[in-house]
Amino acid sequence: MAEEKYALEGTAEGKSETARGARGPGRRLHGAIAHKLGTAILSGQYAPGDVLSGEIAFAEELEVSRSAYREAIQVLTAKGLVESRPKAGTRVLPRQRWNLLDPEVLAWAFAGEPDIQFVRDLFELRAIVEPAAARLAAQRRTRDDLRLMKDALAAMRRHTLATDIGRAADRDFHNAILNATGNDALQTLSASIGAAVNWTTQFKQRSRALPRNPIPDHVRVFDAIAAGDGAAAAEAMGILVDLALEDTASTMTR
Amino acid sequence: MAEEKYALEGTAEGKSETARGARGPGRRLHGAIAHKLGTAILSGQYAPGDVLSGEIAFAEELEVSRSAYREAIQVLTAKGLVESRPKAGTRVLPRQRWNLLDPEVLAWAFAGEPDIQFVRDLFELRAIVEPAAARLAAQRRTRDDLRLMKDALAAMRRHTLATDIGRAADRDFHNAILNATGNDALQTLSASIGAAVNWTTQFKQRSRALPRNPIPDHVRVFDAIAAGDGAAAAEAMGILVDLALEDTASTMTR
DNA sequence: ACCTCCTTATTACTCCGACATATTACAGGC
DNA sequence: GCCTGTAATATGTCGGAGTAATAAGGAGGT
Repeated sequence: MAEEKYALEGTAEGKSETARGARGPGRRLHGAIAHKLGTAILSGQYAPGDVLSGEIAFAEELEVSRSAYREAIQVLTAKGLVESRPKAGTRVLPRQRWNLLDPEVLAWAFAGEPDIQFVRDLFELRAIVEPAAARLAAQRRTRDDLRLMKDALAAMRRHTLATDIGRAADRDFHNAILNATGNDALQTLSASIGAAVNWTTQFKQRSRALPRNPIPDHVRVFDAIAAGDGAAAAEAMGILVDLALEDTASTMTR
Repeated sequence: MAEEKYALEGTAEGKSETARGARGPGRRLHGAIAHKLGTAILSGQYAPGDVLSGEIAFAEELEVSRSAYREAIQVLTAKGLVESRPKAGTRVLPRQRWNLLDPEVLAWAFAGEPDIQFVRDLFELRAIVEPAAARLAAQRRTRDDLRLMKDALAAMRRHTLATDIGRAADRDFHNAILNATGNDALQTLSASIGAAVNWTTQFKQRSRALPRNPIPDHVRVFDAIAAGDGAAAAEAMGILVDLALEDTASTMTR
């Protein structure tokens, strides 16, 4: 969970301290390169329009083969971060073409110092989507959905949000609601956002104490969904996410 | 715009009628393969859990090199469609792991017969996001934003939605609103959905006449945003998307 | 006789570097 | 100014060496 950064700079182990020297077993080389380049782009190290040094040059620079580099570029291309054309080189695309909601891109964005404005945008989007999801969940939830929510709530009572388990329980609760909507597109979207939001929660944990007891607010959402009251569910969820938004905003701007 | 399918089956031109025979100039080979596999997966031709035939086997089957095949797989992996592990082969992941909101995945989903339920999910998500976007736009729009919307509206008056130009104008109008929100995440999301929605509009065009004159509804949205009235803008946009949803639902279920 | 654990062997992905090709940017000539 | 030629660069191809994970088999214990 510590997600120690892919060591691509080589920590002098093995026979030749190449770029792939410090690579673990399950790690794929091109994945590591994609991660390195992705974070570099997301952090603004490469600006849109910038051209990455030539294929061979780059591969030599990183001390990996062209194949590995090429496959990494394919990944970035698939996510809309770069575009490479013969003779012109591989250029960073304008920010609007990036798939900002791709889980991996999101992870890259939060690998370094996350951009405050972007975090705010994300929370704003969440504040739009989740209440609507709660409304739909209230209308469509099955008995199984309710049971899952109840379990997650119980787990939340046992652990605070300061612990990994507690955060996982919170995620489970929200995921259960998403599931109850029966909308695949909604689930995909919120899964991405939820993960990102959890990253920031983790950040927050380091700097200050928890704002308030989150249980009662969650219970209100649950009760409304259980009762099938869409409007009440949306409103209760709105309070929940608004609190998170305010709290995060105040934490990050200081 | 006709988006003629990548001819990967070879139409007997050139010296050897291989898989890449009928490939145009700008087309990348691995892109064509990714498209072929992507549409096959999205259309349900491969079910989650299915394993794609081995690397060498598949490459021979398609008559392309293993490198090209591998790069295509990287693209699919980046979009969460498949996962490949040594010895186990390349498996199709469960649907929940797919990046359904990726523009390319969306395009693949609509390449064949789009799944009705998925289309409905998409419209539902749009009905959630766009009114909220209209509300934000009303609060934050600049003079430039308004001008862009006005231009798009004028273009809509000159062309119906039955034409490509008319649909482009409609897209421009919605994009101008998205831009006015100043929320990058929101823009990325709606750009994807908007494109997909336009695909279905095109489908619809073939089967039946237009439902009603869309101009007045759009003008109402514009006026509310120009007046800075968030609540009115959200409500007007809600009417707009609800109409589209109902219309599409009735068209597709028949 | 059955179950568990460990060892082994196959299998498929992973990575590599060299070669061949195609496309494009750039410059020079018409 | 438009056009064409050339050079630079990314793309596509190939075969092989390396590696990791699964699955099968055998040894030991119950």
